[in-house]
Amino acid sequence: MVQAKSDLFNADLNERAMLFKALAHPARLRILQFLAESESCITGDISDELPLSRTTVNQHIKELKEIGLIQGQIDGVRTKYCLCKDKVEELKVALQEFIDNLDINNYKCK
Amino acid sequence: MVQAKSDLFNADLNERAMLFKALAHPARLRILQFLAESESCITGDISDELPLSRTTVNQHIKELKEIGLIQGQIDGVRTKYCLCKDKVEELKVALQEFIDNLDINNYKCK
DNA sequence: TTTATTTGACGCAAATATACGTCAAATATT
DNA sequence: AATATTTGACGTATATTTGCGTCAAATAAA
Repeated sequence: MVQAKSDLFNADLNERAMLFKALAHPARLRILQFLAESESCITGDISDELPLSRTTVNQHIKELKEIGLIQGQIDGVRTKYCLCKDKVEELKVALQEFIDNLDINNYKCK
Repeated sequence: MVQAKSDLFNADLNERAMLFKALAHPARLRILQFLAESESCITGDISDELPLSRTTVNQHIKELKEIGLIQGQIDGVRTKYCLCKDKVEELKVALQEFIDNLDINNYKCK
């Protein structure tokens, strides 16, 4: 990258793009789905659920954790993960805003 | 990639991830925004709007076109772009579904 | 204490994404 | 006809993502 990436676009746009990027892989979507459904949310259980190595799954978990969508709680040698309520709410608002912005009748080409 | 990517996850998950990926760059979000607001939607006008070279913008436009969110209409030497109504509606439904799936009270960690 | 589990950090290779210059084709303008 | 504009295809360089094996640390089990 030649230029400072973060300066090229406004902050809102950058942040929204990052949110979408966090959701842009089926493994990460599956992890979120699993956490939304599951009773237990141990790292190992999540790995077992996905057709990827534990290491790779761990990396996806890390990404979701870094963006704040999930959180981990150490429980002995294990780590329990779950959806982070606040961030999920934030995500919902962002998605709704995005949808609303596209809600126009400006389809000039058709 | 060692394995066949498309077989690892179910089709819905893959397709949704692809949609999110299309939205995972500020330039592409800006293009959608611009098309939603703009009267004119000529390729050149879009490039002028973004802090990237025309070539790069063109590439982002191509991605959005390939996933079906926008469509182009040749008008002499120019090309007019606009949001593709049907796909935008589809996107809205997908986002809403995604939101609904996360709408749980299963926050075990907190 | 010794051995087994579970986890995350680290490093590496391959695949993709991003950014951009150049070029040729098509159309407009002169 | 000659020149200018607009566009997309192509090639290329760099950055990032993805996937995974190995390893050490922490805890649990024997």
